[in-house]
Amino acid sequence: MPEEIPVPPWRRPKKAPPRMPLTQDRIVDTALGILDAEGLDALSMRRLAQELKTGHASLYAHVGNRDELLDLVFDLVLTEVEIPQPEPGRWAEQVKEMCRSLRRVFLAHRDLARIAIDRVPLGPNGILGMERTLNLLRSGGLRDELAAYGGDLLSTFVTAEALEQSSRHSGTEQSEEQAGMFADQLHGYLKSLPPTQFPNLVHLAGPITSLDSDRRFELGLEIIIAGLVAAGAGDDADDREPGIRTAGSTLPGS
Amino acid sequence: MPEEIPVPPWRRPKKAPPRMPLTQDRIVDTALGILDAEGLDALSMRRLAQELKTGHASLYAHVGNRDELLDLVFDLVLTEVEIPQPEPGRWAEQVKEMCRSLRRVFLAHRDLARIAIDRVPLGPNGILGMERTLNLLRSGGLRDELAAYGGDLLSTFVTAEALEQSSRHSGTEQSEEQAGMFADQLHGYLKSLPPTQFPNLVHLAGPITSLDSDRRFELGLEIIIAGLVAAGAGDDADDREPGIRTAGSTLPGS
DNA sequence: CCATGAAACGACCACCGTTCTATAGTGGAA
DNA sequence: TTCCACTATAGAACGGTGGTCGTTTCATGG
Repeated sequence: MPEEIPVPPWRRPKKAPPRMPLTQDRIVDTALGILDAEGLDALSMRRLAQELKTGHASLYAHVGNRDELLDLVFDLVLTEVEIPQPEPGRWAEQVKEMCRSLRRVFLAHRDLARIAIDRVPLGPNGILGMERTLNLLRSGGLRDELAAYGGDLLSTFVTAEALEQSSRHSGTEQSEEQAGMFADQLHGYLKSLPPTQFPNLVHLAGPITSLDSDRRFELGLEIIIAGLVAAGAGDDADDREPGIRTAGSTLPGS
Repeated sequence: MPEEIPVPPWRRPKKAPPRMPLTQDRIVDTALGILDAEGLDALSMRRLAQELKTGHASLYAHVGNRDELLDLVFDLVLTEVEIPQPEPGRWAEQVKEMCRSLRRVFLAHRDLARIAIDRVPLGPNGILGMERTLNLLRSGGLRDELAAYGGDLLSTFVTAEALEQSSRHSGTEQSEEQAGMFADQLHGYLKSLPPTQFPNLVHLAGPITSLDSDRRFELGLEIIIAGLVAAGAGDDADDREPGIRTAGSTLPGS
């Protein structure tokens, strides 16, 4: 937060009015600051007004309501995600890069995933992001339907994964340590289950709990993109390549 | 599973007129009834206590806090999802069936997806579901890591998709009509964007808005499963175990 | 028949988002 | 320069929320 404590009263009347007018931008910026520092639950209209040194009722002249404020915060933050310009032949890796960038943004702003999870990004930056995402996917040769849905699926995946990661070490405490503790506890619990009743959980206790967030993310990314490629290549109508269908997945249409 | 899907919460408390003691089961049942009838936001401790004809403070003798109550409600509802026993060669279709069943459960209980999205299902029914899901995935020959993460990915996908669908027609109003209205509005908006700046959005306005929830779901399912197959087939894998243990089929009692 | 201990309750606490209304402060017109 | 209209502001109030605490109720065991 910018500190403006040393007030120069001699310059007051002319240049900078000590009364910094309440602005939507200022409100949204400050809201993002509180979000980063204290989390979503702390981001109340009252707390926000206090930060802006005003009354909480004044905010409603600029933002409508809290939900709309969160819309604005979300859209503001979407500025930070980098979407590469398509390069032929590299689209899959570029999609991954975009998803990684989106994930970085999610992890950089506390509780942002909680805000995003039930929100359709229709703000200006969200729309722009969608446009560029679709551009990337279509450059990969995906059918229209697959490109349209693929963008949704990928962003949902990134959001959900970020939500999971951030909710794991949910408290205000250190992240890594707490996540490790939780994984260890869970591992012990799974191992302690009756093996006759839960053979798979006991057997997979290791893989289930040892996957750190980064590995989970890369794995999921790989799965979804491979699925997009396979679906785009093998699906009905205008198949451009002979089916990639692997054994056991003789999918009987719909 | 006992058929009590149309939960009549209003009659429940009257079952035993003289004095029905407050019980965790009764609380959770009633909570589920309120959830179905009025949604998550209406499910406050006070509203719940009122339904049970008691004071809200009394609930805390049985459930700890609201979040724990939601854990219990979630786990209770998990009873309803059907997970098939593995049949050789049909695993992919069976995984789909399981996901569809899970989705049906989500859509049958208002706002359940909102409860599930940031919750790890570690209750007894959740654990059981994980076990049987892993059983199914491993029967498909997936590597341990892929099976372990695939279960997570699939359940996250189902939850997120249900959340999206239920949040689209969010209000208390009719579902289909409102969803259609929204799609039409969005379609018009996308079509009205400047084509030079948003060529892909304009071009894909149709596919983006015409995908109904069922199609979205089936498409996503297909993508993820194809991705799992592709990732499992393409990666170097030596750990393919011949033995497939099925819990419950040969259980020697407990 | 009474004592006891757990269950239930009512009063509180510290908040929340939102609306209403009175006012303070400003830009522009006279 | 004066004054007016207008709007941004903020205080009070409303109807909620989850959670805690000290007290009361009451069925049951002695």
